[in-house]
Amino acid sequence: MRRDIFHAIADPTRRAIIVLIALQAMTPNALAEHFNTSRQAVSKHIKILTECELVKQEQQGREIYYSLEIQKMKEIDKWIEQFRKIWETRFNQLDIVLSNIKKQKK
Amino acid sequence: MRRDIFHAIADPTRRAIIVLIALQAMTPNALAEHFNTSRQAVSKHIKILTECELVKQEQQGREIYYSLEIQKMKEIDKWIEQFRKIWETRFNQLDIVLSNIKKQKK
DNA sequence: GATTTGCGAAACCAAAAGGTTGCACATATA
DNA sequence: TATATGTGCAACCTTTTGGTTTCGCAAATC
Repeated sequence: MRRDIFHAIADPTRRAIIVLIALQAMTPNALAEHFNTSRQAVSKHIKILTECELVKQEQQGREIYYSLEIQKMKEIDKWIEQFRKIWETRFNQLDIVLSNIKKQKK
Repeated sequence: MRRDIFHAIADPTRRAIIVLIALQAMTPNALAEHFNTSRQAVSKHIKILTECELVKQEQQGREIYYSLEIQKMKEIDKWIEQFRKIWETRFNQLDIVLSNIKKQKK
């Protein structure tokens, strides 16, 4: 079983769950209402997110409120960082090219 | 078949391919040497990346050089953006709290 | 012209994914 | 106490995934 954050965000339902609980803690039942699936299916997704340490839970009576461990999302950002460096560099190079064209026109 | 960029980066081998061809164009054979799989398996991954418009190819004789369509990576960055806003806001709020503590000490 | 090399596509396979239903258990409510 | 509600877990099923082997074709090399 691959259980990393990239696997976690691969599924569209899980991405939607992540977005929802990023704003406020929610119960599995409340989450399930947003999708065309059963509560159990949502529970399975939450289990995967938990295994990736992407969610924290708070029990209130018989209800369990899940919310996003937002710090964990930085891991994706960290991976993207290497590409951001590349596209920013290329943009700057384009900038230099355009600047040179401008100079030649003068 | 789900064929979006999040699905593309879910697999660790595909992520490694993406990193490799981000720096320089490579042939399937050259890529396969980096992994413990066959060239055909790499070809399958490239096919998926192509369907996600993540790679461009350039034929040179009988060899095909694949390279990363780096602009496409921005789509992930765009999705992360909403979370970046949250964690930056929370950091600023912490900043305010710390600032207030400092003031009270004075 | 014959052979080697690089490639994609197809057929096949075991494992994983993502869903369902049914259940057990704890907590709230009548 | 009896019933309703919220939850996780297990069993099950179909589809997808990621790999393999085999093949055909085009380009390079002999």
